[in-house]
Amino acid sequence: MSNIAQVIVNIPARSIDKPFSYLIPEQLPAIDIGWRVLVPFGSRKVEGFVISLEDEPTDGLKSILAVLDDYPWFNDNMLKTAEWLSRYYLCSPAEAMRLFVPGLSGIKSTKAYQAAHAIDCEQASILLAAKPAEYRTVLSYILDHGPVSQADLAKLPGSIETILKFLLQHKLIIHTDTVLKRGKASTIRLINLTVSKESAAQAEQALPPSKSAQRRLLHALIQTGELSPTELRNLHISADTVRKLTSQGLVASREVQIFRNSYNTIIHKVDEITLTTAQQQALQQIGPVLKAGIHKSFLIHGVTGSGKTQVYIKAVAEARGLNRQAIVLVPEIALTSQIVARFQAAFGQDVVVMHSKLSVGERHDAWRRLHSGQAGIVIGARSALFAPVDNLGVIILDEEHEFTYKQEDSPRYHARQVALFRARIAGAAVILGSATPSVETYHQALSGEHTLITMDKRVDNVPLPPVTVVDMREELLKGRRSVISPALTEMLAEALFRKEQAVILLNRRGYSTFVLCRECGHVLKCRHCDIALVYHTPGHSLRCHYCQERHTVPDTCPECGSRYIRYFGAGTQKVEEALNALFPTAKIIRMDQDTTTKKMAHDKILAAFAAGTYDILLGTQMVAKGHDIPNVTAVGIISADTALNLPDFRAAERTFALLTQAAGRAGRGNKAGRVVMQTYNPDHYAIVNGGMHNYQGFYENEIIFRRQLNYPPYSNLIKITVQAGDEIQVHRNANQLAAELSPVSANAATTVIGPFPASVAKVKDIFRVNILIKTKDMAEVTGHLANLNIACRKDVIIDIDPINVL
DNA sequence: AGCACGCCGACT
DNA sequence: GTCGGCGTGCTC
Repeated sequence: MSNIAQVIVNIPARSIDKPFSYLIPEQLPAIDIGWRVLVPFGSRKVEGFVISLEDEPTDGLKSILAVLDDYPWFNDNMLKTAEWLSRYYLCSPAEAMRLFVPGLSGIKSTKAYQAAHAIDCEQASILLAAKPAEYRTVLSYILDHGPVSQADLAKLPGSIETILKFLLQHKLIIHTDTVLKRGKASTIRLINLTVSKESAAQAEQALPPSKSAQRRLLHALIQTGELSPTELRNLHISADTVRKLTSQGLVASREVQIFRNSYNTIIHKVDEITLTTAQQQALQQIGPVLKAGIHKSFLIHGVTGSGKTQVYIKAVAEARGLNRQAIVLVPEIALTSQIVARFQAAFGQDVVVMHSKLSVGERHDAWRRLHSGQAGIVIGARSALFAPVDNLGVIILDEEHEFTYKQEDSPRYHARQVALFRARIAGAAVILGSATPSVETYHQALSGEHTLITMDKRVDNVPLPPVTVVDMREELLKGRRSVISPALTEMLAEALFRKEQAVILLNRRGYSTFVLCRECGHVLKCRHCDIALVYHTPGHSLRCHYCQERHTVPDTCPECGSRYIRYFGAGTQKVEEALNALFPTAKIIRMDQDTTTKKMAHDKILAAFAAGTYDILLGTQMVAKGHDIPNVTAVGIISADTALNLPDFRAAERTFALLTQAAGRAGRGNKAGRVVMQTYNPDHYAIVNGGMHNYQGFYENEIIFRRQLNYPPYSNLIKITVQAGDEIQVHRNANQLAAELSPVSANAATTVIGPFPASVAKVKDIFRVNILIKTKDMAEVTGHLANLNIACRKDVIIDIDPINVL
């Protein structure tokens, strides 16, 4: 019989990357693979995950202390996914497994201090005689009060840490460790009748009028059958009243688990929508795969407004009909409330929404609803991938090209990759959807890895809006220096005249993008980061967009002392000012990071705009996503090339996607839309094709460039970043690391580039140097990297399939 | 991550 | 001589 468990301890240290063996005590026979347990680890008690069982007897093993749940937390699919994740992304097994545990650790440990059992008071006074009085105060406090927490002791004078350490060392006190389970389920008591309604009515009659509360309670119970604590409160019935009737044997209560639900969106009624031919054709391909229960992936390339969401809903309905579960991923829950609302309208309580703003308790509830099968659909950002679904039928990635699908801290996974893996081992379908698929995904679809489904018409054949490209170089030659060109002004004026709405995109927040001394050319930079400061109008301050520090605007240039300091470049605040000057009566709302800091502020701004409270919505890329407002007929893009000039191989892809998404906001209802795009690079293929809604044209240009420079999809990338607080040190460390990588570059399929300073060489006083690996043999390189043991180094970040090479 | 063990400077 | 600084190294 297996009585030894291999346990991954949940400790966020990358150096602990192996399982530890523990004895399974006889009184805990249920322990099996996938269970969460409490184990002794060093001098502490920590949460652990059982990953396998063994029966080889080994000496010196500690025993598992307890189980944390009454069911296995991980199923086979989840364990395999975690194992793959840790191997592919070079993270520790604990890091990978923690993704599946909402709210980080499932346990909370509280330390308490109490007097040692065999305390010798005489010896104690001798020991403490030489010590300051505080030592004696602390000891007598502990003697008087029994077990006390450190928080309590902290109120006492003196440096408590040192005193406690001394007392522990001399065995005058001991400390205990109480481990509590977190995320307890919430329950409420429902009050009901224990007798028939008739006898209850008789009892009510029999009560004297003075006992009005009891009469009211009986009356209400006869009416409704069962009452919740909230309803009792509304009826002004106290717990005492309930107790009285309980003792008379008339009422009783039962405890039921409740689920916290902060996502109280108004659920709109479902209109039965007639599917378009394209939607039907898409479902004809997906349906049989779901029925057969085999893994297959689809790429739905559908123009903005082609009705992809309806296909997702029907596919999920199909999976649910087969009693299989669904995971629906959206790039950012705050920007995609419309799709969430549509799923809730279609599936009601079968949908669980997971997002980062959920509290630990809400997260647990969501988890339990899925795990217990009370809900079968989870919709959320990338973390929803790790939901406990038993019988996975389909995973949907809406807007699959979005970079938010890549997690930017360890484990640096890409949701698309994980989705494909999880679905493959579960025999489930994956549906990737986008109007502008990532170059990698589209390339895979063309080579047959995904089934390509094209939806190139908008629902009801609404035409895509015509795009006017304004060459800002020519504007400048004509002496027009305003950030808003005449073409854009004219379009806005017309839309406002017709009482239609406009969306304006400018991918830069703040007022001006840099501050320059016209005397010596000095650009004001952040003290802690190697980046230009941005001028913000509110508070008349300079802000660093990397470390958020505010600097005051200097009167004179810190380099040459000149007073000739000027602001250059335009941010959203400056455009807002310009729009106010051009259209004084128009109501303008700005949406960027500065105006959306509050919880759900996106939603509120978008809702107000959709309701017609504002005429113009101005903002950064968040205005280009998700919403579908019929009255928006004009879209203006202030500077189409903001992202184009970044030194990154995905700059063109990013630009094309943003332009296409933004342009797609116009004319989604029955009114024709228009787009004006201002640019300094009107001939660039990302902008030319963005203006023509021509994905194919863009792709054909881009793929040539990718092939020439051996970038993805023709290779896989690994970015290694070395960090240090000292500039010389960081280069020394990076060069040394590059030398260690020589066995990696020995393979002809692999090239190592760098070290070279990161595009922003210093952030928050930390210098960063990158090494880039391009390879056609990912497994070999990651194998080497694992052997070199650099993944656990604190000053090194390994990013597998990085989203940028900056 | 914690916590122990361990080897060198400033004090009663 | 002791206290205590935080540099390695281990945790079944």
